Amino acid sequence: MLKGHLDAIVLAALEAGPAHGYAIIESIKRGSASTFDLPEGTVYPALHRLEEAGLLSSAWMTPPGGRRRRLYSLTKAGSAALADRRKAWSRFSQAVDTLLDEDRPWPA
Amino acid sequence: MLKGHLDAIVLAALEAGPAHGYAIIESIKRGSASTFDLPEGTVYPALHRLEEAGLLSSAWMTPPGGRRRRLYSLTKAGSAALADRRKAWSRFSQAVDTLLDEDRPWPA
DNA sequence: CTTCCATACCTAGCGTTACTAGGCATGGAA
DNA sequence: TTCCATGCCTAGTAACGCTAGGTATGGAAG
Repeated sequence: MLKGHLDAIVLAALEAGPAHGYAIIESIKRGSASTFDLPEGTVYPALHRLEEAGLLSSAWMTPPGGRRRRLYSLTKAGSAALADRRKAWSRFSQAVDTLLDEDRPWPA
Repeated sequence: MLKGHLDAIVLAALEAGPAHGYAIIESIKRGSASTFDLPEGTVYPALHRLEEAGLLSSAWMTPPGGRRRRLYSLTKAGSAALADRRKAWSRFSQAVDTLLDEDRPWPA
C-alpha cells in the first residue's frame, strides 16, 4: 500500500528525465531497496491519471531493434506538483513520527 | 488523508492509557500540531474496526456529573499490532524519504 | 524449432479507507 | 433560553491501489 504517496514517487522518478512505465517500476523497486515492488496494475493507471491531470506528457517511441514504449515526461505543472507533494510528505511524515514516538507518550 | 496509518496513530494514542473517542481526536490534534484534525466520521468507525479486530476493548463509563463515554483500551493484540505498525511505518517512511530525496536522483 | 522468460503495455472489477453530511443528546455558559 | 462544546453514531461516497486477467515481442534455452 502506497497510501496516497504513489503520485509523488512517480513524479520524482521522472525528475531525472523521461522514462517508460516498465522502467519506472524497476526504478522504484531499486530506489526503495525492494520495499516498493509495485504491480503494473498500480503504476499504469497512475501514469494515466497523472497525464490526464496534466502533470505528465507521453509519447510513443520505438528504439531501433526494440519494442514500442510510451515515454513519460514531467510537465511544468508536474514539477510544481512534485514540489508540493514533497512539502506535504515532509509535513505528514513528521507528524506521524511525532505521534508514533514511543518515548514521548502524549499528554491526556 | 491519513493514508492507511490511522490505525497506528489511534493505537499509539491509547498506549499511555485508556481514553474515549472525543479525547483521542483532541489528543491527535494536539500531538500533531493540528496537522491531523480528524473528523469524527473518520475516528469513530476506526475505533469500531479496531475493536472488531480485537486490538481494542471498550467499556461505557459515566463520570460523576458527566455524560456517558466509551472508554477504549489497548488489548495485548493491540500492543503487538502497534509494534508491527511502528516497524511498518519506519520502513515505509524511510523508503519514501529516499525516493523523494532531490539530491540523489535515481539511476536510470 | 519451440518453448519459456523478461520485457512492455493495458483494463475491469474489487476491497479498504477516510471522508462528507447528516442525526441524537446533555451540560454549562451567555 | 439559547447556544456552544462535548460526546456518540451511521449511511453513503469517492478515491486509491490491488488482483487477475489479457495482448504481444525479443532473445535465450532446450
